[in-house]
Amino acid sequence: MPKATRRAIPRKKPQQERSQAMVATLLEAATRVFVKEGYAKATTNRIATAAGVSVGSLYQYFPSKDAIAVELLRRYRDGLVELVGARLSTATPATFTVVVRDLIGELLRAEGINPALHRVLIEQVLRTSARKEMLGFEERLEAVLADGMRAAKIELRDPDLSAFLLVRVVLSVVQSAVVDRPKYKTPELADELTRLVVAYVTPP
Amino acid sequence: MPKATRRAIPRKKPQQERSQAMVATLLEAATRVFVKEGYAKATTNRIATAAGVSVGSLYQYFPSKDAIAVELLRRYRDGLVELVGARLSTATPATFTVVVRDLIGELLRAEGINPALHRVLIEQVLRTSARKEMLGFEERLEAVLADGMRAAKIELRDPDLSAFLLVRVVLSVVQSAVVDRPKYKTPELADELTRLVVAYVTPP
Amino acid sequence: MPKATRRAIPRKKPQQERSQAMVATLLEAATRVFVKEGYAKATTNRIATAAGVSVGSLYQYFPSKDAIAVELLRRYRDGLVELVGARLSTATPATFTVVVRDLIGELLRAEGINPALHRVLIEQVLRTSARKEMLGFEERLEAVLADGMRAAKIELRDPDLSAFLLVRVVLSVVQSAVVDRPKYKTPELADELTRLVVAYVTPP
Amino acid sequence: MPKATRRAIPRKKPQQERSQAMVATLLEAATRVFVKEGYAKATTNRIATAAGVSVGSLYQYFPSKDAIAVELLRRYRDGLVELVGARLSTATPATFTVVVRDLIGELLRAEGINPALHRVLIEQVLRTSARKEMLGFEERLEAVLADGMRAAKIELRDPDLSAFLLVRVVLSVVQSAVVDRPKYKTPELADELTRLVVAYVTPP
DNA sequence: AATGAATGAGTTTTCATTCAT
DNA sequence: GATGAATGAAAACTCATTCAT
Repeated sequence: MPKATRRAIPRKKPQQERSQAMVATLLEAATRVFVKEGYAKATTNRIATAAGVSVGSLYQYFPSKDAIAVELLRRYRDGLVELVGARLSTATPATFTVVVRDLIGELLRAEGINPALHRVLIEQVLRTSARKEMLGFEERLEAVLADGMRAAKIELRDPDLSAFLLVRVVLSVVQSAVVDRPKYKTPELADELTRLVVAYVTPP
Repeated sequence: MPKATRRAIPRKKPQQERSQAMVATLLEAATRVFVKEGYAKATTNRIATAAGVSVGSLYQYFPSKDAIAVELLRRYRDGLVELVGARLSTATPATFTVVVRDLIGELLRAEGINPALHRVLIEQVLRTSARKEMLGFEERLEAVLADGMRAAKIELRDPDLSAFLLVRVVLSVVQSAVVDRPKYKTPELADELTRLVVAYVTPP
Repeated sequence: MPKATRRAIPRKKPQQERSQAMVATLLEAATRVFVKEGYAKATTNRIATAAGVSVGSLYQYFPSKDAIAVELLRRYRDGLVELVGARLSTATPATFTVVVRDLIGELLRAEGINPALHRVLIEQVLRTSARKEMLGFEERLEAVLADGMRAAKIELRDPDLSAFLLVRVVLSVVQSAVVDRPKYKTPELADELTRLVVAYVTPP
Repeated sequence: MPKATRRAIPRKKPQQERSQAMVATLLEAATRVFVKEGYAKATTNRIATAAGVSVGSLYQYFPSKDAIAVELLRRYRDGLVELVGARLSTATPATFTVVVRDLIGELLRAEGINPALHRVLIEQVLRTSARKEMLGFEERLEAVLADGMRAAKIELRDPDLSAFLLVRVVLSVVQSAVVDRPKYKTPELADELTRLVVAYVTPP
């Protein structure tokens, strides 16, 4: 693991069909290897092999192992913000509970996002060049959430603090549920988590 | 990551004063380095240097890099279970809220308990050695929590599921607060988190 | 051959006996490998092996292959300037010719310097971070030479230009003689080169 | 330096117009890159890019990186022998000095003749392929020079040794002047170098 | 028991060369 | 012919671990 700092941003914007496919293949393989081996034990050669390509090709698209992590995280982050934004934007006072429940259900089913991957990577990337870029992520999520709650006429004494809390609460539970404990059935867990959220935001 | 790791359990139980001090020094240094660099980028030399000793000395007390992580995790786990158990065991229906608030406050101020560090380590260590040892940890915490709630006459439809939820909820918020966002003042955050917990466990 | 620029200056000032020996061993091995294989074909592993040590040790003392070349060149340069300075400082009008002859003889016998090595390295290092440091070398040689000629009461219309010329002339002939053509007997070549120099600096 | 080199002689004699142009373009680009980066750091991709073509095209005309160096060296060698031979063949005892001065001037201004480049390449190429081909080069130059001096009725005690000396002397000064020190004006340098040569070959 | 130089297997990374398009 | 993505052998470099002092 060389010491010298290297680029952690993608080497080039893939624009051709083939490139897109290559990047996708590599990211999928990297996801598998990162989740299976952990970041430290995942080697570029292993990732390339898992993707069925040569290391050289990997380096054609990513300048370093960290760059792969950064890209993966970027996609995760964007997917999550988009999903949460889309669902909450439809919330009204009347539908808030059901919207939250559906959103949580979707998150637990890991549709479009991969909490396991996220958990492996976040610590690495947080110490990386891409730190700053990533930093805005939770804020964006909180903003999206605060918007949704406002639209649903949820009244809170400190909406920002509550958004901060809720983002963590939901993500961590989703993460734990998906990664560590497949023992809890999704619907029950979604119900219970929804209950927790609703109890918090709707004073008795 | 050169050379495969061998033993991941401490080479010996240090009993002498000096040994104890050495181990403590090394663990503190390791904590700093792991948090600052991430597990993958933390080298044994860097840890030794941070502790002000030679690598050789490090290996006198820990048979491998992973063993350091394991020991750190072990202490974290034991400390946390003990703290939570001690506090909750005093809870009565009348004091539950205040006990929870105090516990959360303590966690937020805790020194030996560094969720950020342990999040990093768990990813690495859970995949290798010590997996088994660590595995029961969350269950123990949940059990301790469930006991506490039962003592406080908290009624829940699925106490286990609720314990699972609450453990995650509290730890993740504590972690985020400590690591990412020192912007929220501890007391306010503790209050709000307590409110969330209480709202969930005490139906209106 | 990695692209990223790395340090080309020695990683640390060797001060211990052992370190000194290690550095010396490595530089000698590097000299052999560079001369035998050429710069491009000389690998750090080959150099380490030739030195009878591990690659790791090589990198303990030199941060990169280029750094070895730079150090080698630095030593060559210093040795040469010192030798030329020492010899010429003794020159008087009466002894100039014999001093020059002796100096040339010494250079041809490669005592303390290694023109073959120099030839391999100069082109590489000239394109390196150490460029600037190395740049003063010829100037220093020229200055030393100009001093010597002045002491010997040599009269020239443009002493700087002549020093420039003479430095190149002598070094290139020495280099070619040592490296390419061991066919010319040293004494005859020294005589002839001396004749060339003397004919140039002492107008008829 | 990945992958061993194979052929080092041109894949084919380019006879079409287009091919000729392509070869010329590539050699010019290679010259620039070799001079700027050094042989070891010059990659085939960089050369191709500098030539404004793809790597594939490069390999259409040269079977290997070394083959480019060889071809460059071949052209250098042939051009130099031809130039020196042509100029010196016209020398008579009366015109020798002026012919030498003109030749030196031409070398200093020469474009296709780039001693700096060839110094880089010779180190690499002389150790690998083409060694044999290149070996006769200096001898040919020396022979051409000896012929010229004979025609000019220059009397020397060891004409071969003198030719050896003079070839090195002139080429090294030309090289240094072109590469390292653009500070010396061409005419003055040519004059002074001529003076050196003439002083040597024409005893007082 | 402490030290830190030495080791070398294991990584990351490069780049000459090929070949499908 | 031209292209440039893909290849993978080989290079550079790192770092967990050992062991002589």
